[in-house]
Amino acid sequence: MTAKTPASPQELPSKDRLRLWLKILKTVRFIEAELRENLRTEFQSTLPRFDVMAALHRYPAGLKMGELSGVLKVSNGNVTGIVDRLVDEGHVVRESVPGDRRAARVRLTSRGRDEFIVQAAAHEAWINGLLQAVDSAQADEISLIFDQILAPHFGQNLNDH
Amino acid sequence: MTAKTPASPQELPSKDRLRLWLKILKTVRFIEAELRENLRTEFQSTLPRFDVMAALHRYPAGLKMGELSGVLKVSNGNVTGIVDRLVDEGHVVRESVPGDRRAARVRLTSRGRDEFIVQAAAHEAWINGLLQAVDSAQADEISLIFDQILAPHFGQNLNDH
DNA sequence: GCATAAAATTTTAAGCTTGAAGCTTTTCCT
DNA sequence: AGGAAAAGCTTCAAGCTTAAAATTTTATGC
Repeated sequence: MTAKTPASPQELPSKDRLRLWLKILKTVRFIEAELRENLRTEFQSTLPRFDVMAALHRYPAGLKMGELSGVLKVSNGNVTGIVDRLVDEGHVVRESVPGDRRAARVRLTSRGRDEFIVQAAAHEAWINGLLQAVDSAQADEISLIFDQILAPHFGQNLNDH
Repeated sequence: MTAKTPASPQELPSKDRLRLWLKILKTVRFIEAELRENLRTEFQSTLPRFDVMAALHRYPAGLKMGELSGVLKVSNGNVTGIVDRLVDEGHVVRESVPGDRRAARVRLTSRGRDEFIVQAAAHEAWINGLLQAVDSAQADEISLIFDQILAPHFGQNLNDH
């Protein structure tokens, strides 16, 4: 078979970036698996439900379904299903929107808010433990680099979430 | 309500780590969405199928189902479904294992290998473009930090994937 | 040789996710 | 005023994912 030619200068960054991506994926999958397991065993809940509750906790007046879809960056159909289950659990309510019978506004119930506060504290502690090897300077550095990754695609509202 | 006390020194790293985690998630979700869209429109395929083909490409002699599950860090049931579809497409075959009728060994077909080589080149180019803002030094740095995140949980075989 | 434990994979139930279609309602334009 | 376009959400089909159960087969121990 053909001999390997020495890597040209522009070849290296491409392979580096691919290796970086695979490392990021491995790390994220590991952390998500830990969070999923903890949420399931300690709260009988799931990551997507936690994410929805987190988003609604940031907006006490609630969000419309389309807004929730936009904040979470998931499809409308997905949001419908997750909200259905949170409503079944009593953690969330759908309310009608005056003047627009198409729309629905989704809000945490007081029971949902109480539950989320407990889950959020645990979640933060889990993340703190899992990322214990990272100090604040490193966290800032990685965050800035990831901002640079996102910048060409997200314009001004980088910190929006 | 109670007044906010100034953040204690040990509070800061916890919030920093949580913010870092959210930033990592946002970045990964964005990149995965781009890759998914590209694979769907250009190759009529999906990320999980690509991942399976990538794993099998690294092991030309093939992998058993359980081994594939271990390499990809997903459940056995998930692997069964994805392999079913790759078999339907003709990119992968299941072969019997001499001496063990329970087991099956999964291998890329030559057509699968040819297809994967094309998809892999495109995938690397997409990653290279999406992570263009990251240079090799930064990639190495992030990778080392993520290794530190994984180290307590993975022991020696950090580079195995 | 036989009973039990373990292994390998598939199947199952439940949840999540996308992208598109469907339905209803509102807005826009003439 | 009325029709067309757009909006808001749900439903649908297909794929992915987990965790556990089920089934078949192999290994182990006596």
